[in-house]
Amino acid sequence: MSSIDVALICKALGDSNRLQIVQMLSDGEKCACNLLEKFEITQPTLSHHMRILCECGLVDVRKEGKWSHYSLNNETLAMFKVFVGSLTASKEGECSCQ
Amino acid sequence: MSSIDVALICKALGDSNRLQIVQMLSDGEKCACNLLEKFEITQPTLSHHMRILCECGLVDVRKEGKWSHYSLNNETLAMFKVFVGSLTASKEGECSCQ
DNA sequence: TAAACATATTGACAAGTATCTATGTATACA
DNA sequence: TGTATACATAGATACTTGTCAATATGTTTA
Repeated sequence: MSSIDVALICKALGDSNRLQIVQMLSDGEKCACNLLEKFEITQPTLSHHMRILCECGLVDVRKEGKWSHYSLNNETLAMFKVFVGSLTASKEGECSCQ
Repeated sequence: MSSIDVALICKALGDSNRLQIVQMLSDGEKCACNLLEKFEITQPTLSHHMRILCECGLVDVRKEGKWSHYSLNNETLAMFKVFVGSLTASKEGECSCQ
């Protein structure tokens, strides 16, 4: 059980194409060709985005013959949810400026 | 109740300084001078980061005399949590590649 | 084996960004 | 009124990034 780099995950999700890819993968495993047809980007650009999503640990690849099947990594996603869930907008702790 | 731009929020959180700022604000409201002393950045750089955090809706400013007090915006944070919480790593929905 | 297909890598480039110094603005206080 | 303080803005710069065309790699099939 490895740790996660939250900033790296957020950076990966900070591109709207990649965010949409993650939303699509939330629906289930998809192969690159399925993803590609949903976006107006070239195949190398998609490959670049998938690499960034994989490198931050959010996405897994399952290679099967010619195809690469991508899916969300449950462990990373769970840890990311815990992090986001831990943030609170409490108004406590007034700063010491006077 | 305004909507949120998740990619914009993620992009804001994709910088490690800003991510740490948000974690500090999760502890409660802080003024800029309090934040500044925790980082090895100049005051204009902090101002730049706070602007980005405010523009994505994640952070609010409360101006009081000379001081700017920053805090997390509860509404944006809640919606962001809902979004992240909605992501799942289900293995369903095999793609149609054969 | 050769051609077709799916994906990755390389190299280039325009656009964006994190940072700084310098300066501006607004408030508080002597 | 003048000076100090807190923060914002402007401009410059080095670095990063999203994108593409071209090409490479690996797999399947005829």
